[in-house]
Parts: sequence; structure tokens; C-alpha cells
Amino acid sequence: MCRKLTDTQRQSILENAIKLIGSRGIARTTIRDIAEASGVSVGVIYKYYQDKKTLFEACLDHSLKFLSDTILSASAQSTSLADGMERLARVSLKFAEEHPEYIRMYYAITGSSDPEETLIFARRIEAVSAHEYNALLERAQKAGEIRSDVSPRILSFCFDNLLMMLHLTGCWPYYDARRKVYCGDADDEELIKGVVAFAKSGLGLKEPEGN
Amino acid sequence: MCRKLTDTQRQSILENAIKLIGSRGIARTTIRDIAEASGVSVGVIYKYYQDKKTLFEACLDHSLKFLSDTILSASAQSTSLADGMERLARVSLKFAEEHPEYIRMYYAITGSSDPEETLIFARRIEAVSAHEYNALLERAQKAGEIRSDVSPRILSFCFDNLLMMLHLTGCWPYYDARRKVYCGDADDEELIKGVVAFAKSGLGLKEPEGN
Amino acid sequence: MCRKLTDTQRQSILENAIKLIGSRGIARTTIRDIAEASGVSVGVIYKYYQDKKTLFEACLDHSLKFLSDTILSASAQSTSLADGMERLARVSLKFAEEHPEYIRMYYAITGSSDPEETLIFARRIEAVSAHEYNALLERAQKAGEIRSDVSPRILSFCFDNLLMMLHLTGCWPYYDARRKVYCGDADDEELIKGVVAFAKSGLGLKEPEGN
Amino acid sequence: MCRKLTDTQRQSILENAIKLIGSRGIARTTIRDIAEASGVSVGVIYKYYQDKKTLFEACLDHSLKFLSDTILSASAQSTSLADGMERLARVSLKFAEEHPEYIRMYYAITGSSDPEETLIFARRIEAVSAHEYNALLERAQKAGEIRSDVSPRILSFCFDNLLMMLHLTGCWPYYDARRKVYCGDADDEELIKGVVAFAKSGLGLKEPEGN
DNA sequence: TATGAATGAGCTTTCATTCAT
DNA sequence: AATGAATGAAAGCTCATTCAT
Repeated sequence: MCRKLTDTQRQSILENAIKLIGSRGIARTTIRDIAEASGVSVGVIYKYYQDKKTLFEACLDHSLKFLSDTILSASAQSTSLADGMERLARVSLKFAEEHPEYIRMYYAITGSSDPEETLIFARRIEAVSAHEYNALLERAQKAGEIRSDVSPRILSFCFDNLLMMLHLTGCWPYYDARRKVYCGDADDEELIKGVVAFAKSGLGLKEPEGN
Repeated sequence: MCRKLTDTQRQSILENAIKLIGSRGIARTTIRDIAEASGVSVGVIYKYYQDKKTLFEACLDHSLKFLSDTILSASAQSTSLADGMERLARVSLKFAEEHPEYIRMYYAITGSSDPEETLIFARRIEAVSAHEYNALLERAQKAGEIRSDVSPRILSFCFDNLLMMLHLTGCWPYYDARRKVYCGDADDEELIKGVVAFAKSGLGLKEPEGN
Repeated sequence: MCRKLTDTQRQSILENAIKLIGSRGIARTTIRDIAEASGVSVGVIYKYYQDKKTLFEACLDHSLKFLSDTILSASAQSTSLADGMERLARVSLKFAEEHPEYIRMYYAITGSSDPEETLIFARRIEAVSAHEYNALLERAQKAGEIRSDVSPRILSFCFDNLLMMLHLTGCWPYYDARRKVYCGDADDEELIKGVVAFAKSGLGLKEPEGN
Repeated sequence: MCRKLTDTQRQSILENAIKLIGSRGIARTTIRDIAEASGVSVGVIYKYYQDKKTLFEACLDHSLKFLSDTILSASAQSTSLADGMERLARVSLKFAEEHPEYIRMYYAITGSSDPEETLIFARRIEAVSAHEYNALLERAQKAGEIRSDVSPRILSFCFDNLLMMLHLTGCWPYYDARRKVYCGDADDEELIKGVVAFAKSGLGLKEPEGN
């Protein structure tokens, strides 16, 4: 009846799906819910996405674009490794606060999908950040900026683990509660400073003189 | 057919539920599956657990006992902070390898449940380890063993974040894939050594002379 | 809520399904229709029959029992081949008039199912009558009662073809109309007499003297 | 895109519909399938055919033209009743082998449609052959070529029943299986000869001397 | 006039929950 | 007190039909 979905509507499907998955989990998000939230019919969703799973994968891809853009941009603006680390920590928390549904959905999908498929997701999700961090730390190691007794890949794994927790913290009730259990009422600033300090030492980063 | 459920049977219900949730996820685990796997009737499960959600909460509690026992025991055996950290890192990976279903279930439940309820879970889950780590690090800080420029609570938060990833890594396909993306083929030993080294530096741990 | 289906109810499911398929065809018979007509819930049908197809196969089996009983009984009562042929022709029309839904359903199923599966149906359906007719005619041929220039199997095929049409005629609008187109207003008696006469001559049956 | 449908296209719609119905059955043939197979849009089909049912009726009509042409032509070429019967038997099997989709579709439609409507189909389908056979046999009866104790209409009904089975046999798995159950491995030639012999005797056909 | 995307009723199937036994 | 068959709401998905373009 409506003639060809507008781009807005197509976007709307993904975004509403992401929001719904983020807030209720995959199992409790129905195609009908998504259709209604997006103001389209059930049928049209199946026009664009083969089935529920395919739609959810598209949601993941959609949100990953945002995430990787954020990471790459923070990375590009950094003037030094130390600066980059702090930027990344900050955008991790900020992104989570501004687009909590993306992180939530990402968590819901990785946690609920068929084990076999999570492999593919993992590659897609981590490829961007892993590659970026590895490159960053490899360079730093060669430049003697960081410790050399641990491989840069494991170091970036550790670093990403910390960032990941910052992502989850603040946008998912569970992780928020966890943060409170650990950190009490420490505010974002204190948290970020603390985590960055921990990470810098963990990497064995030699602070430039004047710091 | 009318004998009261033995304790063994009640245990069995929880353990089978945990196994099933861990391997298939919440949505694909049915009460009937659990009943059959445990050799009891569907009805009796509803005698003991109000509904599916309540049963899953009980599963969580059940598995947390194992986890906290493991942590407390590792902690108790440790001769120094450095030793304790390494012990904890090792049992994290080992526990995950020996009881993957516990970690998987924990992840499935925190990821899929009603956001509101995860708060309660979080408190329950983290209370044990958080308390233990906080105490450990507070003591260490007072003894001048670790850095004092970051609050011990944030330090234990960082430390737990790393352990958590070790838990997930190795028992959940997604995190296993993620590890591969980051660390390539580095083996468990190299991974643990690397993570512990990172954590020690992150905490600013002064190695005792003779080590 | 009702505790265990009574035998009557289970029968009722099959019989209602047969009636519905017979009157509306397979595609337009829904599980919900059958459940409602039988006074049971939708779910319970899936307790007893894996899926729609399985239910329909059960319907076929159910109705075939009636059909084969009818045929065998007519066959058993016959005093001679000529007598048997007439009996069979009569029960064919009579059965169709008394249980039109059985014939209709049989037709609907053979016509609509997956081609591959009709093979199995065919064997089940025809095994009874084919075997009976073959035996009958083989004996008759050996006794010199019927022609010997055509194999008894082809003769029974021809004979069954005629009976089949009598089955369909009178219980399925299409075949009834077809009968009218051909035979005009000839009544059942005239039709049966004519068909039997045709068949007898076709088989080359030598009428016993006194007839 | 707005050119009026050519006759070829309209033909194509019918023929593709027939093929699809013949191979998959009515329920599994969608308007979209037919449109795509015919290279036209879904909408245009609704321009020419009120709905799915109407389209299928048109398919039936279309295929009946072929069938009646075949019958009339066989009939016209025949030099005697005996010759005509054999010709008709042969073209029945041959037509079914060459255009199985027509027979299959005819069967699918008569079996699945609304019972009430099959009346109309029946008249249309049988009108041609019934009229032809009736005329043939009436003439033969008057000429004393065949038995006179059974009305020519019932005789032609019997004869058509046999031909109908030859039609179905060989192009529909169910009837093919049925043939095997009855006739074993008897080949087409043996089958035709047998059926024709049966029918000739059934009609009481006096073979002309020199045959 | 032809198009084909959009519609949404309706289908099969699942499974948490109930309750007669 | 335990059983497990029955329930029926609700899910994913299909497809005949419509109608803006």
C-alpha cells in the first residue's frame, strides 16, 4: 500500500531491531515487534532479510560500522600512544553511553547465537579493533616505547579486554552493577584515569619526560 | 512415582539445566528437556521453581558456588600477591576448560535475561570475587607492594576484567575466536604469562627481590 | 486441562480430519480446523502426529482399513467369480455412498502429496485389492473360467480401474458429474449391471449354463 | 514496460502455470512463480485473471483443447471401431507421456478445487470425449457391431474409464506405482494390447472376419 | 497499462504452564 | 506428592492480493 520503502524506513528497521534486541534480548524480540516499531508490515522485512537470523546479522554489521568508525577516528587523532590509549578509553565509555543499544545488541547476539556462527561474528567484530591495536603496539614496541617481554598481540588483547569492559560498563545493567560492586561511586573520570593508568603500566609504557 | 525428590535429584535438575543452557542457550532449552535429562517429570520442576526464570536463577546461584569456591581456594593457597595473581589466572582458564557449561550458562543468562534482573545477578556473581580482590589489593597497597596512585577498587576491577576474559576465552566460541584474532596461535601458557605480566605491571607490583 | 484424550477423541481427530480433507482438500484443511472440529487443542494433535503430513498419512491408513475390510468381506462371501464381481461392484458404489469422505480424502491425498510419497501410498492402497483380485483371477484363469490370452494381472488392473471409477462416482462431485455426462440419468442399478456386464465380457467370463 | 501483453505471453502464462501445477501441485505453485517463469509481472496476471482459481480454470480449458484435439484426430483417422479403440488407447498413453503436465494439472485441479466447481470442470472435460465416444458407440450398436444389451452411454463410460487410467498411468507417480502393483513389469505394448482386448470384449465387439 | 513492493491474514509449529489423576 | 498429557498463546514465515507509481 505504501509503495517502496523509503531509505529512512529501511534504516528504521535496523535501528528499531537493534534497540529492541538491546533492550529485550534476541529471544524476546519478534519480527512483528520490529515491524510495528518501524511502521512497516511483517512481510516486507522478509523481503529484505531472508529470515530472523539474517536480519540480526545485518543489525550487527550496521552497528559495527559505527563502532569501527569511532575507533579509527580516535586512533587517527592521537598524537602519541599514551594519548591514543586515553582517547580510546574515553570514546569507549562515551560511545556506550551515546549508543547503548549497539553495545547491548552486540552482546546479545554474541551470547545467544548458534555457537558456530559466533565465530564469524567474532572475526567481523574484532577484525577492525584487533588490527588497529596490533599495528599500534607493534610499532610502539619497535620504537622501544613499550615492554618487549610480551608479544604485542597479547598486549593488545589485554588492552582490548579493558576497553571492552568499559564498553559494556555503562550500557548494560549487569556490567554497570558490576562496576558499582567493584568501584563504588568512583565517577567516569576517575574510572578512566585509573584504567588508563593500569593499562599504561601493563604495557610498560615509558612516559615521555615532561609527564 | 510419588516419592519426594531426593537431594540428588534436585542437584541433577540444576546441573542438567546448566549443561543444557550452556550448550544450547536459554531459548533453546526447554523445561521438558531438563526434566527428561534429569529423570523427573515436568510438573515437579514447577513444584520447586515458580517458572523458567526462577529455575535459571537457581542455576546461576548453583554455579556461583563452584566459582567462588575455586577463587577462594586459589586465594587461600597463595603465598604472595604475585603468586596469588598467577594462581587466579590459572584457575580461571582451568575452571573454564573443566566446567565450560558454568561459564557459558552464566554468560547466556546475563546476556538474555531481563535487563532489570541482571542487577541482582551481578551483585551475586561479583560479590565473592570483588570482595576477595578488594581485600587482597587493599592489603597489598597498605603494605606498599603495589602502586598507590589508583584506588585498590579500580585496580581490582581491572584485574577482574582480565580474569573474566580468561574465563570466557576457552569455553565460549565467540571469545575463543576473539582470542585467536588477537593472539594468533599463542598457547595457554604464553597467554597466561602475558596476561599476568601485564596485570602485575598494571598493578605496579614490585617483584620481591629473589623472584 | 482435560486429562488424557479418550479413545473416542483420538478417533474423532482422524475422522474429522478425513471429513475435512474430503470436503475441502488438503491445502484448505488446517490443523486448527481439525482440532476445533474434534474438540481438542491444537497442541495435542502434535502430540500424536509429528506434523501435518504424518496426520494425513494416518488418515489414509485409517480409511484403508475400512476399504480393505469391505473388499475382503465381499470377496469372501462370493460363491463364484461372476457373483464376486457383482458383489464388488455393488460394495464399491455402496461404500462410496456411505463413506464418501474416505474416498474423497484418498483422492485428495493421492492427488496433492509430494510425488515421491505417493509411491508409498499407492503400495499401501492397492496392495490389498490388487492382491485379492490377482489371486481371484489367476485361479479363474487356471480353472478355464476366463480368457487366457491376457495376463491375469492386466485383467485385474482393468477390473480395478472400473471399480475405482465406481468408487469415485457418487462421492466426488467431479466424478458424479462425469457419470451424468456419460450415462445421463441411468440409475445405480442400471449402471452396476452395465459395468458388470462389460467387465464380465472383458474378462471373457463363461457364464455358467443356467444363467 | 507498459506494452499490452502479446498473445505469446498470455499463452506462456498458461503453459507455465500448467507445468508448475503439474510438477508441484496447486498449493505449492505461487502466482509469483508463474509470473517469473513467464517473464511478466504479478500484477498483470491479476489483470487477466480475477484470482488464482480463475487462472487455474483457464489452465484447465487450455489443456483440454490439446486433449480433445488429440482425441478427435485419433477418432477421425480410425478405419473401424476396433481400429479406433486401439488408436485411442495408444494416444492416451502417448499424450500422457508427451504432455504429462497436462494430465497432472488436470488431476491436481479436479482433486483440490472446491467440490462445487468441479462440476463445471467435469462437463467441460468430458463433453468432448463423451460426445465422441457416445456417437461412435451408438453408431456401432446400430450397425450391430457391438452388444446391444447395455446402453451405448454406459459402454462409453466404461471405455473412457479405461482410457482415463491409461492417461493417468505413466504421468502421475501414484498411478504409475499402481500400475506396477497390478501389472508388474508388463511393458506399454503388452498393457495396451491387454486393455484393448479387454475393452473390445467388454463392448462385445465382433471382430471383422479378416482381422 | 504494466509493475512489483507492500500488505497482513493466516498457516504450521513450539513450549511454558496447568491440573486431573 | 509426582506425573505428564493437554492447553493455547504466540512465534516465524508465506503468499494471494492490492495499488502507488
